Order: sequence, then structure tokens, then C-alpha cells
Amino acid sequence: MAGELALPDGVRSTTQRLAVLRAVAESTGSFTVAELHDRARRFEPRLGLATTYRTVELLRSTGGVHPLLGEGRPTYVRCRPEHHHHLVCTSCGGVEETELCAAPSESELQRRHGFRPAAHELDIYGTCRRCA
Amino acid sequence: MAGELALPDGVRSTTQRLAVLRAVAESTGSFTVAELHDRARRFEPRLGLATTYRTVELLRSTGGVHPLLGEGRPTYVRCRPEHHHHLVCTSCGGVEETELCAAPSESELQRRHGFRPAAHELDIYGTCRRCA
DNA sequence: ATAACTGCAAACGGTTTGCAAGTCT
DNA sequence: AGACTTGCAAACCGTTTGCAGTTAT
Repeated sequence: MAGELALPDGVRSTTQRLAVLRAVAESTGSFTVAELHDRARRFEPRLGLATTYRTVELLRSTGGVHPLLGEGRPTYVRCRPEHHHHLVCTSCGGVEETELCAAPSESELQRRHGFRPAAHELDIYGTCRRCA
Repeated sequence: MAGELALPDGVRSTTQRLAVLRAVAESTGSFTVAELHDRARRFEPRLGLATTYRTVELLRSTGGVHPLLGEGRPTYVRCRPEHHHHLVCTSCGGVEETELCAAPSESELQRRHGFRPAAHELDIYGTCRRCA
């Protein structure tokens, strides 16, 4: 599968970045940068917070993580390269991915609004199976 | 039409809050709190920035404004109570509303994910008519 | 060898908060 | 009158940045 969670081309592979990568890879829900930093430190205790910020930005630029619309502090979720959307549980904070999608078609957006869509973001908020 | 842009019940109607309300009402696209503050000051020059923050939070709690997924600083858009989504122009920053929506059905989410949706958020990014 | 990367700590900037004064009901 | 609201300015806190030392290539 092309495009699995990885660093952008041309950047160096360091233990710090790999630690952040592992922490993202094992994440099951949404996380803040600080939380990610804490978890990544289990792999690389000397990891600095600034480096975590810098790495998150790297991953965001390649689509490896994705910012969520948050009430409070900015949160992220791991983001697989396939097209998908997020099911955000408002009870436990967990995030599932789903490939279900039915966004308005490009032709309809063109016809109705003269708008040419490039990307879209669908987050569904509700209650997950466990919290039901 | 019930639920036009308004303050929550029980809070006092002050010139400051009305000024912020007017600034939101006349907004045509996305805005940051600081921008909103500048515009609201045209109606109430003595308006403090902290009050603008407090009022935006009030409006957010009632759905009168809606935070957008931003790269940079947090931005908001005015949000009418009817169901709708946003067409965000990545060129000029303008935001249109659209009633076009085709989110996954509740039954399909239940069946496939055991997820009970309460709300969803669809923002479409692309190029608007004028910027095309 | 050398350009990229990191940790540290300071700087930054947006947001929140405490409080005394003012205002709506 | 009394509770709510405001402006101000300080405090707060998440994020960014400069820089000297370190590391991947």
C-alpha cells in the first residue's frame, strides 16, 4: 500500500522523528501535540517538545496527520492516505475512520455555486459503539 | 424563521454584544476574533477585545458562529441555524454556505460502525466562482 | 565534510482572568 | 438594589524561534 505513514522525501530519518512516527502509528484516537510528545518519549526519552511540534508539522504537510475541529486545544488524528472521514465520539474522544462518504458531486457544486472543490473534510460527531 | 442570529436566553443585551452580533451578521466570509473585533468597533468603539472573545464564545455555544479548520489562527464563520455546509475558497478566504449535503445515513453508520451520529461537519475547500 | 537536525530556553502572541467600575433589569 | 457585564492589564500557556552543539548522509 503506497503512502503508509512516513516522513516526507528528502528529510533525514532520525530517532526523534521515528519516535514521533511510532507514537502516531499506535494512536487510536485524537491527540494533542503534548500528549503525542509524552507517548513518543517512551521511545526516545530525550525528545524535545519543539521537535515534536516540528515533526507534527512535517506529518501534517504530507497528510500523515490531520487536524480536527476542536473546542479546546488543537488536536490531531492519524490519517491514512486513502480517502476517508472521521467518526468522533463525543463521549470518549475516540476517533474511527470510515470510508463512507457522499459529499456533493463536483458537477453539482459547479452548477449550483460555481465552486470548484479541491478537497473536503467530513467529521461526524456522535456516540461510538462502546459508549452507546 | 426561528433561531436567527441571536444571543442565548438569559444573557443581557448590551451595546457591546449587539455590536459583535452586527459584525457577525454582516460578515461574508471567515474571520478571526481580532478581525471581528475591529469590525465591531465601528459600532461600539469602546469595545474591548476580551469582550469580543467572551461574546464569540457565547455565540459558539448557541451555534451562531462555527469554527473552521484552519492552518493558522482559529477562524470562524457565521452559521445559520438551518442545516448547511461551507464552501471555503482557499484563494480569497471567502466562505459560502450550501444546503447541498449527502452525508452517510444514520442506518449505514450504525450498521457498518455501530456509531450513532449526532451532528456532522462538512467543509469543502476549493476555488470560488470569482477566483476561478 | 557539511547541511540538516535537535534540545534548550527565551521570546512570542493569542486567549483568559481578576478586579474595580459601570450597566442592564 | 443587585447581579451581570465590561475594560483594562496582567497572567497564562501553547507554539515558535535563535543558537550552539550534535548527527545523518
